[in-house]
Amino acid sequence: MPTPYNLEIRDRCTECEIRNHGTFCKLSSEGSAALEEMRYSTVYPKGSVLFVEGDVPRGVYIVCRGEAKLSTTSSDGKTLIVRIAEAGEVLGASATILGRPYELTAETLEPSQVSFVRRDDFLRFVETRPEASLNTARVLSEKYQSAQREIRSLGLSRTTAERLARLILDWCDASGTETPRGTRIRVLLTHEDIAQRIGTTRETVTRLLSDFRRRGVVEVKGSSFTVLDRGVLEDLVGAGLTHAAV
Amino acid sequence: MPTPYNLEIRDRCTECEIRNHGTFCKLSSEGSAALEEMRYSTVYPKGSVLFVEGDVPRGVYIVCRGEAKLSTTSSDGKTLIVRIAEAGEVLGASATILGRPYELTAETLEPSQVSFVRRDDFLRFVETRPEASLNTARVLSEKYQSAQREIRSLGLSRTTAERLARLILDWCDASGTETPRGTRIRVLLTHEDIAQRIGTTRETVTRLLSDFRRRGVVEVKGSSFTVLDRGVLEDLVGAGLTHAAV
DNA sequence: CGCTTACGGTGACCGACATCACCCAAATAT
DNA sequence: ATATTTGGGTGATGTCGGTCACCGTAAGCG
Repeated sequence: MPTPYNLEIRDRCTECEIRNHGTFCKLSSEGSAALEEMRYSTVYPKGSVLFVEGDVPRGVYIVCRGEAKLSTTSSDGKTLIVRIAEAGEVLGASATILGRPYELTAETLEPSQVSFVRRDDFLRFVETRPEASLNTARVLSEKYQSAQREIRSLGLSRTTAERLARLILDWCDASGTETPRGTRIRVLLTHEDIAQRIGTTRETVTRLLSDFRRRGVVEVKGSSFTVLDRGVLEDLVGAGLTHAAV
Repeated sequence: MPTPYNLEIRDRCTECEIRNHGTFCKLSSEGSAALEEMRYSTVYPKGSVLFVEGDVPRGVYIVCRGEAKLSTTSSDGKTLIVRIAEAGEVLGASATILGRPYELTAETLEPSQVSFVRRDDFLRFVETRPEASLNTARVLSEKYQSAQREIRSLGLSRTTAERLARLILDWCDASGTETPRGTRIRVLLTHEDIAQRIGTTRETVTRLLSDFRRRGVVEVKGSSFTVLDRGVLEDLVGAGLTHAAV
């Protein structure tokens, strides 16, 4: 059967493979069934906006498949991309729990399947099922720690080269595939996006990447980067701040 | 009876006034009793280090009274003060839940009473008491949102003047007292500390504060600031980024 | 009491980056 | 086909703020 956007749909929570590694969806079979009962699953095209920062929280969005860009914008139009959410992540949980506005904007980066759970359903789910509140606490712990790492990177790195190096290394660790020549990563973001991701300008990203290329550190072919000399990037990062804690 | 460090001790969780506004401690009477049972309450002098980033998580620390500085340090010695934790806050929760190293260092800023709960006790507490896991989820939501705001401030503000202005405004909102001439705040931090709080150098903080003084925006008398012209600070902040969401 | 240490104040210097301006190639629309 | 848009590449220029260097004052301590 043809599916929209060529995306294979995960239509049963109870049989979804995310259940085994997504922290939130790791529920008992009754829990999964209850979740399946109340969620609204939709396939969105690339570039769909799930929610906008400042919106009153309608509920949570669970990324079943695909990726979403989480960003925040200043009044003068500058945008900061805070994180790329992967399949299995729950978005808008803190806002939904506290009843405060979403603090970020979420937009799909590719065709994505997303489950929506209405706020009152979610709250009831979490309040009546201990496993759900525990999972929520775990999910939020992870989000908090990743935010903390972001703060470290933004606040302690001395140069933008360092932040770019860190970003590339993070991508390698998260989704790199090893090749004989080095680690290859697919980069869905434009230079503009990367700039917003590390809080700088497009021109600077272009120049830094050119520099990395010239020095034989990375090879760029379309949207595919190959990290040829990881050491240089690690030096850039390590000089300013330890990657793992001491 | 004389208490150490002139600090009145909150010795019963069940009768502690924090229970009414501290998000985590807001428990049923059985919950409070159980918490009181397993916590170790200690009064620390100023400058005590509760935990260090990178430590394996021993458990959580609840600030009953006082304040603690949360910071992170890069390998080259630069320090970023991430947040000042107030009474009622739970520290080290995400690390304890995930079993990952503490990502921050916590140090008391003044004589403080702190309750410690061992990791396995805390996990059991949270796993067996739905109200505890719910409160934990709420606490973590708050921490996450505040981290998010920090990221915004670090990543989107264009100048350090803007960050300093935002910091001062935050202090006014959190703990300012109104006077005929403006809002007065007590600043326990040195210029050096302030610099670390907004990711800049001591010299720059000194210069910026001089500038604010010259322009009649703030008045500095020892550790007491008086904000005479809030508008200027708001303009500095607002130019770069809206304080509240749209 | 001088001596040291911590904190604050300032000047000189300069390098990393934001900004502006323009060009080119490829993709997409008309 | 031509026009437009989108993403990438690069030079010139200005400036914010980090760095270094030094000084003054106040507090703590032998």
